[in-house]
Amino acid sequence: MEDIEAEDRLLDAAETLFYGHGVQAVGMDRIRAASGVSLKRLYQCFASKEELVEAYLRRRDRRWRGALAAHVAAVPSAAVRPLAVFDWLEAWFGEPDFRGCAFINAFGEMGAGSAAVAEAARDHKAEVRGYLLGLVRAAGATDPEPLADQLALVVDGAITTAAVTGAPEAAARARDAAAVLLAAAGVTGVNTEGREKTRGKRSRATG
Amino acid sequence: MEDIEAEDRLLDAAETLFYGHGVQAVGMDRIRAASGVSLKRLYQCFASKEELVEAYLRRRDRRWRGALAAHVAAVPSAAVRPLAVFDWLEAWFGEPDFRGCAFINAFGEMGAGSAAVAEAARDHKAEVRGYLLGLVRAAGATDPEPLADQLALVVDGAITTAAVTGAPEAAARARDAAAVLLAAAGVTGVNTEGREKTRGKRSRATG
DNA sequence: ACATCGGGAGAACGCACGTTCTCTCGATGC
DNA sequence: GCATCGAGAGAACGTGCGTTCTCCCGATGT
Repeated sequence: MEDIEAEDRLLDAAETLFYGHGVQAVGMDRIRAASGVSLKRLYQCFASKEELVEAYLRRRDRRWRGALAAHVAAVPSAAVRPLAVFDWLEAWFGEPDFRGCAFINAFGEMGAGSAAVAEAARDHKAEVRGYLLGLVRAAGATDPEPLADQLALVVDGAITTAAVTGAPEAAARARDAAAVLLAAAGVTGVNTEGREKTRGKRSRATG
Repeated sequence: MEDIEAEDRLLDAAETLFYGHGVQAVGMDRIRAASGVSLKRLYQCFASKEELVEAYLRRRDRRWRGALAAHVAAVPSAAVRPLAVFDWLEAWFGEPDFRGCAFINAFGEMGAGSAAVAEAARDHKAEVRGYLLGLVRAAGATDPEPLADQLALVVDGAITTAAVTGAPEAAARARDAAAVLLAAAGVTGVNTEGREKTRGKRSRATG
């Protein structure tokens, strides 16, 4: 049963270090030092670095989507819920250790070399798109499938732009774009200016 | 004068290898082997790997934007020229060695560790946004600045989505979104359906 | 013909990686 | 009290990195 505590500590260290410095730039010994777990036990929990990387990405996917969904679910109106996604993004972008999308970063670093990483990134994107699809469907969009695709594009664009430029305001630009796309898809009850509707108490994002 | 030929050969090899496999995954010896330039000369041309990486990114920025601009300039109507960007993207996404945005990939891999790489990525994004701004301004958009931001987001989203999913159709979804955003910004002469207007002879993208 | 120089090939160096192995020590069973 | 076991600490191993150094050869000037 201590095994699962060791696993948690390892994944915590892996997430901080891999996300903060890149996968290839962080060695197994650094994860041992940060987690306090012996190297022997590390290799008992995860047979190789690639296995640890995959576990890190899978857990991060669950936590990231969970935090996003928790924030969005707190918005009462289904019509504005899709826009609340971008408020959560803005809070995330403002966190000091924000460094872009963990999945895009890992994929860019090793996509060609690691099938497990490529699949984790693909799965994450598919899950996010599915989540957005549910939101726009509940918001009453006509033809929700292409709208979900469009919002997913805008979300990814906002994340990468915010990462490279270091400017969290990319979220606001993305929100504006999303409002236009939603209105064009027949989602009513959303006026482009009425941002304060989804502002206010903002649960802390999980990075 | 052979020096500039050696430099070109080195940058060609660097671009193929760094873009295809990631920066950290490619060693200097592999670039020497692929370029046919001796290691001594390599270090005469570029004093360190970081210098070579930066030169690779700077040259790629010029070539990438040049190829995009050449394709877009061939479109007669200023109003549809912004949409032609996405046709060029679609052709690029379909190339067999497409692996996403070189700048986002390099930034995700080393952004925290290399100021030169981070700056090259930031500069590239700024240049692209400036180019889009010129396009939407010429297309007659009201308030072109935020529209340029929005289109830049959509472009980045399309690139990363196409890279991770491997589906070039992300460009078509992005084009649809861009058409909606352009129409909302008062650019006339663009109907969302009329895609064939910018299709047709399509100059080969440069990767 | 011969000294001089530049450049190519690749060995060498110091380091860090992922992974495995060894040694030691403290807890447990009888 | 003593044998047994599991686990922690970290040394060891093989490899590959970025970078520098050595050696050798062919071209050139006189």
